[in-house]
Parts: sequence; structure tokens; C-alpha cells
Amino acid sequence: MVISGPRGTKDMLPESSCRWHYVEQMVRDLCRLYAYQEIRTPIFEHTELFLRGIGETTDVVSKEMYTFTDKGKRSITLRPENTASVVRSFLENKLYAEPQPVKLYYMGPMFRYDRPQAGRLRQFHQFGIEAIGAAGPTIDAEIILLATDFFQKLGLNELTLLINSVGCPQCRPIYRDKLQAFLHDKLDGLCEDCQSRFERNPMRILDCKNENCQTLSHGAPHMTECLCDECQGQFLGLQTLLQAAGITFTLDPRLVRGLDYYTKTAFEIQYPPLGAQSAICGGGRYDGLVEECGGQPTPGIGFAIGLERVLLALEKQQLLPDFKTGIDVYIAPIGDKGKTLAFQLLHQLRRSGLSCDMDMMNRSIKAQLKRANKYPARYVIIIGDEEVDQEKVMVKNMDSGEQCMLALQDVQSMIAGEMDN
RNA sequence: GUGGCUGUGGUGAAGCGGUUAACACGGCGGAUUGUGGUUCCGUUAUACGUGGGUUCGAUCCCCACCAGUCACCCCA
Repeated sequence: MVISGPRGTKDMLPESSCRWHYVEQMVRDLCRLYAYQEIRTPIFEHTELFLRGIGETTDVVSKEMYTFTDKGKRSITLRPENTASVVRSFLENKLYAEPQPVKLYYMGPMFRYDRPQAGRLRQFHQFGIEAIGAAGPTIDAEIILLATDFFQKLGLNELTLLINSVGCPQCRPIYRDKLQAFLHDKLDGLCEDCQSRFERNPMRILDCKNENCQTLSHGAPHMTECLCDECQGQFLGLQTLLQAAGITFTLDPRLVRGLDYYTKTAFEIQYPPLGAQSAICGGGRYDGLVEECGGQPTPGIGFAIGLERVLLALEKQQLLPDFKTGIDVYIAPIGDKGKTLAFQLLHQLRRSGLSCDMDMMNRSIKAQLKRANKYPARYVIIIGDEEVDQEKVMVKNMDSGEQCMLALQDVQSMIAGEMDN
């Protein structure tokens, strides 16, 4: 019986890993452009970090974490997202002592115990940005721009940018009260989910897809109508900057992020053709998180992009380039005498920087040429008894079909020379 | 976690109570003597997701489980 991989995980086979390299390279180039540096935090953390950082009542923490007890009886959790870890690392490594803001990016696997679906895996990969230490709307705008730039560079259009403000500890409670007051006498008409949301997170009720709930919540006050001066300033400032940068966005008063730590700016980028998993990027400000994790009050903002979803979108739009699998030289020995020489030549050519392979299957010359063609290989070097005796090899150009006998020591320079043209 | 749909070889797929379980692609080999990409020929493969049940008999019917998928939930 063959053992299968765990549910919700995926192997990245050679063809797909080329795609990952492509996207990852884009990430690295872009982050360099925007002056963000890579941080790599552990894949597991003390469970406590996520409980405190993300919030115990959130779905992610309450039902989606991979938590286990290690041999030292510590409660350990595979990271479901990376912001809490980055903030932990920021504090632990005293990055607050470095020039502010600290601009970091990360890429790597995250884990959530969810029911798998296309675009939703239990081990999935995110590229994320965290800018810690700056409060104003400029950094918010920069981060949103970085995200939209990323998608644009990949050629991805048809994206929707939604922005909202979720307020701060000053104004959110006031709004919450107002909203609850509005919904109070409608409570019985709401769906089961929404009834439980009423206490836990009433803002989510506005987001419910249930028709009845939609009707009942119609006319409810919006967070953005209740923002305090500071939050209002931040929100308007961001919009001005985005407009100045020529970014089109949609104000979505119902946009709420799922993690407790978000304050003020919240945004999401969607790619609608992906269906239910259309959220391809989500982010926002988390001004209270650093303090929550035991540091000085420090503002921060970040986003995370789901790379599997990006890849799905690129596939759908046929935006993935052809990745070359070809090699420079395939060496085809005929007979035992040729093999040793072939192996020597293989090694020598590789050391000179040419990508090479040779037959290891004892195939006929014909089959070897077929193999070389499949790579495809630009040159095939044939080494039979004749060649060995004459200390020469046959070099065949697979594009033109031309071939010539060359002395061993001339092979590398001949190929290198031709390839330069 | 809830509900719907699906599950045949490496891949795409026919068959739907009794079949040597098609076909295509791929893989491998060959079409004389040491030469590829097209074509032709041959060959290959532990294929009916797993476990029960109904039946004389199950790939086909029923149940459970597993997995995928879609939607919900949530989110990237």
C-alpha cells in the first residue's frame, strides 16, 4: 500500500516548482525595489503567541490551528499566519532599536486545519510584508502599492482592491454599540450564525450572505461614519495617496478582517474568477499588536498574499511563461569504450559551466538521440569506438543537424563559441 | 465543521450487474549496418479509491470511510 500525503497538502513537482521560482523571484525583486528585507521565522511557535496575537475567539485560532504537545510538554503550534511571529521576532531581537520603520517581507508555508478546496490547502504558502514602527497613511499606501505592483508585474489584471477602516480602540466600541442598538430588535430574524456574531463580532453581520440578514442589516450604520478624528484622518489620507498614485479602489464598508489585531486600515485584493477563494491578498494595520505581545506601543501594518491562489490566477489567465528544461550538451556513448571517455567529458564540460547529461540506460544511439531531443539538448556528443581510437568525438548540432569530428580539447571552446552567437 | 457532486492504468477518458475492461496520449523498443524531432509498427502498465453488504455473480446497486471538487463557514 502506497502512503499518500496528508489531506490538504500538495507536492511541488519539477514543472510546478519552476512556477514557484518564477513567482518567488518576482517577490524578491519587488521587495528589493521597495526596500523590504527578508525575515525567516520558525514554522512553529509557542501556542500562546497565536492565542494572544491573533485572538482566541477568531476562527483561525479556535478551530484551525495545528497544535500539539512536544516531548518537553510545551504546547506548540504550526504557524497559521506569520504576522504574530514577525512581531515576536521584532521584540525578541530588539529590532525596535534599528532605524524605523522596520520593513520586512517573508515567504513560506502556513498551516490551517480547514476543509481543503481548490485554492485552500492545509499547508499553503504566503508572501507577506510587515512594516513596523510607522503610523501615518504613507506607509499604508506604500504597502498597498507594493501589492498592486506585484500583481501588475505578473500581468494579472481584473483585480479588485477593497479598502475600509475598522477603527481603533477609541472609536470601535462606540460603533459597536451603535450597530448592536440598530440590530437589537432584528435579532430574532437573523440567521443562526449572525445571532452568535451579535455578541462576538457584530460587524460580520453586515457581511453575511444570507438574504434575510442582508435585508435586515440594510441601513445599518457603517464603521466609517463613526471613526474618531485620528482614524478618519488616516483613512482619508490613505485615499488621497492612492488616488495620487493612480490606483483605483473601492470603498467597502463591510470589509472586516478575520484577525483581532487589525485597526484602522483594512484592505483586500480579490480575483473574482477564483470563486469562493477569491481573496488573493489581505492586510491591514495592527497598531495594538506589538503592545499586546509585550512591547512598547508601536504601530504596524502588513499584508499577506496567498501564493497558491496567485498561481491559480496566473494559470487561469495563461500568464505563466514557458520554463526551459533544455540542456547544452547530451553525451551519447556507444559501447563500453566510449562510456569512460563520455563520463570524463561530462565532468569536464560541467566544470566549464555547460549543463550536460549523458545516457545511463545503455540505450542505442538512436534512442539516445531521441532522449536528447526530448530535453531538448543543443548538442549531442557521440563517442563510439572509432572516436575513442582517434581520440576525437563527434559533435552534432541538434538545430542544424550538422556534425563534425573534433579533438577532445577543442570541444568545449567550439560549443562555447557557437553558443555565444 | 455542514451540505451537494465525483472517484476506472502515468494522464485524458469509454463501459454501468456476467466484457480478453475499449480508445487516445504518454513511456519503452523498432523500421537492416553508429544518428533525433514527422510517420509507421510493436510493446508496456499492480486500472475499476478503501472496507463492508446485496447477489449465483459487482467496476456497475447499497452503506461506511478516504480523497478530490463546488458551495457554506472562514480566509490567503
